[in-house]
Amino acid sequence: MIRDDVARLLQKAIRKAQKNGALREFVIPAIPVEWSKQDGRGDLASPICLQLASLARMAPMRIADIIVPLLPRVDYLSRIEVAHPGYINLHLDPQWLSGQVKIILDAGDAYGNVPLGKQQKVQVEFISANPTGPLHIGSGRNAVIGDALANVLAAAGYDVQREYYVNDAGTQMGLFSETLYARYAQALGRSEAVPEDGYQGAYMLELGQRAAAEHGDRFLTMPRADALKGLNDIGLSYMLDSIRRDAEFMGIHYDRWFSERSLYEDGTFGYVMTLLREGRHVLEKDGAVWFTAGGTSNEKDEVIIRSNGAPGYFASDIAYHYDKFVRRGFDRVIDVWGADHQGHVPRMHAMMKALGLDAHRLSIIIYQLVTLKRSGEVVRLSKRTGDIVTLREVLEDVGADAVRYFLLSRAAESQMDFDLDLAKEQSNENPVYYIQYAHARICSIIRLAQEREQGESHGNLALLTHPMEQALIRSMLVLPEVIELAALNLAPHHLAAYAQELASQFHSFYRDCRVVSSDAADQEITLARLDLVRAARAVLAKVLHIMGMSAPEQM
RNA sequence: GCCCCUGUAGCUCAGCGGAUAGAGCAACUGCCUUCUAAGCAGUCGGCCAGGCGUUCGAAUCGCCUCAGGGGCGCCA
Repeated sequence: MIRDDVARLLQKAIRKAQKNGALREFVIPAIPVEWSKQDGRGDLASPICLQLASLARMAPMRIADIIVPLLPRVDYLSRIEVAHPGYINLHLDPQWLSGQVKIILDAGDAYGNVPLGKQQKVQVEFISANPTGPLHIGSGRNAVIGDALANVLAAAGYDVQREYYVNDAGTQMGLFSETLYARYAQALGRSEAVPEDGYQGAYMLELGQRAAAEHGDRFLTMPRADALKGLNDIGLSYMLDSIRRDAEFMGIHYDRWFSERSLYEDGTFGYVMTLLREGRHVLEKDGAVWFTAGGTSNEKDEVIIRSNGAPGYFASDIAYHYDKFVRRGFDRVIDVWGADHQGHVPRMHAMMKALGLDAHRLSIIIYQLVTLKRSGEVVRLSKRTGDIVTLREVLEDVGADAVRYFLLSRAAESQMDFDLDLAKEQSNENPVYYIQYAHARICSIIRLAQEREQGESHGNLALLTHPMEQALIRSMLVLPEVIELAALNLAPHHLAAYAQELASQFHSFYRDCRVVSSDAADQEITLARLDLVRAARAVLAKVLHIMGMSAPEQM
């Protein structure tokens, strides 16, 4: 990455200055190098001398004047200057810059990848909504954050696995089956009440009718407990199908759907309980079994097994993460959770320590809730009351690409409003289309060139000296930095901003630079620009794909 | 009461220690006989919630206040 190269260069120069006594000895801090935001300040800039002033006990301008002459000569820099009050501004060599087009083209789809993860095994677990109702917009946010992050990490050199944790055990699932039983019985003409705290949504009526249509009345002629068990499995498969379809609608494919129930059936939970007992991390109190970080009771203790004998969700989580880290050997695990689970995070890290695992290997991304609005008015969501706008409805209304872009473009920790009417209204004036349009335009250029049988050979890239050409290449060089930034901070929203920026550079270039020319005198530049545009297409497609969006060839 | 997240342009949000704070939408001006005008160029719009601190330098870090959201279940 060019920024890192420049930072290394500066570091060398500082060290050299220290060695020859021009600067006093001090530990050199990390060297910041940024892309210049303003014209006339070069391409890259570093404020390092401002930072060194106190360490070197010298004015920033003087430090800069010492360092700059000591910078090794490199092919990628054409000019370096010092600017008040001590910035070092660096100009990239135009020939080097245009030569990057070939590097991008040669790298192809791998361009932008970064060797950060060193093929470490990382699991991203996301959505994992209770299979007791359809997905809503919040799950949508979870989905795009998780999926895009998985893509980012793959591009950053991790060996990534995507997983959905199916909460098919526990109280909520029990209520779900009870509700389904009631709706099923009702569908067959028997009056049966939905439990008080059951699921009131209309979708449960449909599930009941569907179960009745597909399985007849056989569950009414068996003991209730058996019927509940049978209907539980049927309801679960209906809901998982629905969730899987929604995910696929957004282009999300899981490597594994992990059953919570399996942790109890295969003995994992029992084994982990033994470990916790041996490690003195459990305590019996009030007829329940509690997790306690140090073995003695305090008010932050958490129930593992309830006094009625049933394990709680935390019990499953411990066993589940034991399975992830110890059994399956993931180096890192990333869980994506809504803000309503935020209080659970400290316990998870305490659990990691109790299992003897490094808590840093578990990252939990907490995203703030999405407020769904309809022409400015808040739409409250609750699976329980059934007042729900499903993710599916939103996807069908607004389109998967737009939903993905919108939900992805904001940082996880910022709350966001999703106005259905606005999203639909804007869907023609959307950044989504702006970015995809850039890609489609490029494809159109390339199609034209093919029709005219131009651009089969490569051009002379040295001709790419127009400011817009250079600016476009500069933007393309940022991709690896963005991937690294997003991977390091587990913050895929940076991709959205980058995609917008890159598309903008392309559109400006498009206005100023004609690519396919029929004038014989333009043949050389046409070939070079076709290379440029092909590189831009690859970069644009790469970002779009990492974000999980399509890169249309025409619009 | 305690804990977490957030307060940046009319709206939705980027920026999160560096030089004149950005984008989209909204409003207004221009630009299609040439590769898609779902585009481009420009104008308008900001005491970066408020206060105090740290720093050569703060939208960015710390503390306090105010405002919004979330949490503080033997639910997940």
